[in-house]
Amino acid sequence: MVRLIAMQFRDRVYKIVAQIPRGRVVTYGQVAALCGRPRAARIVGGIAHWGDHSLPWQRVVHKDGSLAAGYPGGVEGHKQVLEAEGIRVSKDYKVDIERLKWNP
DNA sequence: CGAGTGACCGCAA
DNA sequence: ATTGCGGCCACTC
Repeated sequence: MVRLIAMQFRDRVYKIVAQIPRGRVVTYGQVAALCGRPRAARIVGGIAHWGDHSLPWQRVVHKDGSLAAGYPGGVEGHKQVLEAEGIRVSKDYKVDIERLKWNP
């Protein structure tokens, strides 16, 4: 069997983010917690920046529902992508995280 | 191999 | 409600 402990933290993050259903969002802390490191939320952001951009990072937002400032195009570009996913974004660049939060 | 760093989070004034 | 600061952990150079 495959030992997940052999996977780098980054690999787990990829797997989690890649499985986020369309129309749902998760927080960086959520992804970090799913990877076994509840306090590694910063790393998740780092992976998003240095890692594979092909993954749906647009579905990953802050815990308060605010969008990622470092997303390509800024919060504006992020907002556009989320709306394309069917997620309603407020004019203040925030999503109803409490309602759209994905729980595996 | 060492130090710096970040698409964060929580708490205090 | 907003603003500022520290802590945390893996990744990059």
